[in-house]
Amino acid sequence: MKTTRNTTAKSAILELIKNSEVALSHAEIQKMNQELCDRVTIYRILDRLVNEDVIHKIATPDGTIKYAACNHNPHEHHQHIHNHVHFSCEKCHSVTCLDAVKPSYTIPENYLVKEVNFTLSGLCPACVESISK
Amino acid sequence: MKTTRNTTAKSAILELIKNSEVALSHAEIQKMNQELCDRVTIYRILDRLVNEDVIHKIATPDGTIKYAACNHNPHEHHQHIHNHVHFSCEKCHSVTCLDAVKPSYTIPENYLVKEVNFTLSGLCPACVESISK
DNA sequence: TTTTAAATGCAACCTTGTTGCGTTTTATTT
DNA sequence: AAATAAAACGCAACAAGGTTGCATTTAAAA
Repeated sequence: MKTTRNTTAKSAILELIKNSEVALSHAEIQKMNQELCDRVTIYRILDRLVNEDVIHKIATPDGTIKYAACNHNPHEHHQHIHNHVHFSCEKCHSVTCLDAVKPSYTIPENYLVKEVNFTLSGLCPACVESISK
Repeated sequence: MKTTRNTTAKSAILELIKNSEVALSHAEIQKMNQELCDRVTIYRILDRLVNEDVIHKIATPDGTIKYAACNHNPHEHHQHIHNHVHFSCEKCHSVTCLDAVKPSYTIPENYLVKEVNFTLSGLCPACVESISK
């Protein structure tokens, strides 16, 4: 089995993502990181963190890829379907994990469902505030 | 108000999308279209069709943008929330609208929800078939 | 038929993501 | 502590996806 190593850049990027309220894109991480490592290295680190299941990948409604720390419930450790609910703000483009919202749905026949991606979009609380003034 | 015109290229592209079982990406439309019009024109036509609310845009879990014809229910003509449920196959990369699946969820507080994007992914019926053999 | 603004083609450009390769670094083994 | 092997890195080059400006063409209203 391929081993994976902890490097300065990897730890720094993971901290950034963990400490962020919202999901971050490659471009955002790059800006927050300027001198730490190369653009290409960020791509490779993000891929590794996703494979290690430490962070997860989210596609926003406009196709931008963002990353957020996984919030695994220790009691459902071996659950097979990732059930991510996100909110994507169309004004400030922030993406937040909504752990409180639990969708229910009927599984379509003949399909094999492996992942569920549920994204609500509109205005986040901060943007609702700023508009109503 | 800005008027919009019906051109040969626009009609052809709309027909392609309407006649397709699955949602189509810009690249796919371009291939099916070869000589009809320029790459850039396809982008502009897709934007117009989306603005006119004739087709809708879907981001697959890997961030690819696809387009499908809108299937408006005439009885809920003025509904404000678009409720799109899609299935994205991780093997053949097809994206299908699942009109039969109706998710339910609780609206998160303080957020203004304008759109709902619910994408299931895994294997589509055809790919489930081909694998089990 | 004339007119005018929308739509198009083309060239140039930017952003985002990928690949190959030689060098550096981590962490295991001696 | 030194040697070692593979993982991680930087850099350059490339490819795909998407945008912009501008001169030309075309749809449709006057």
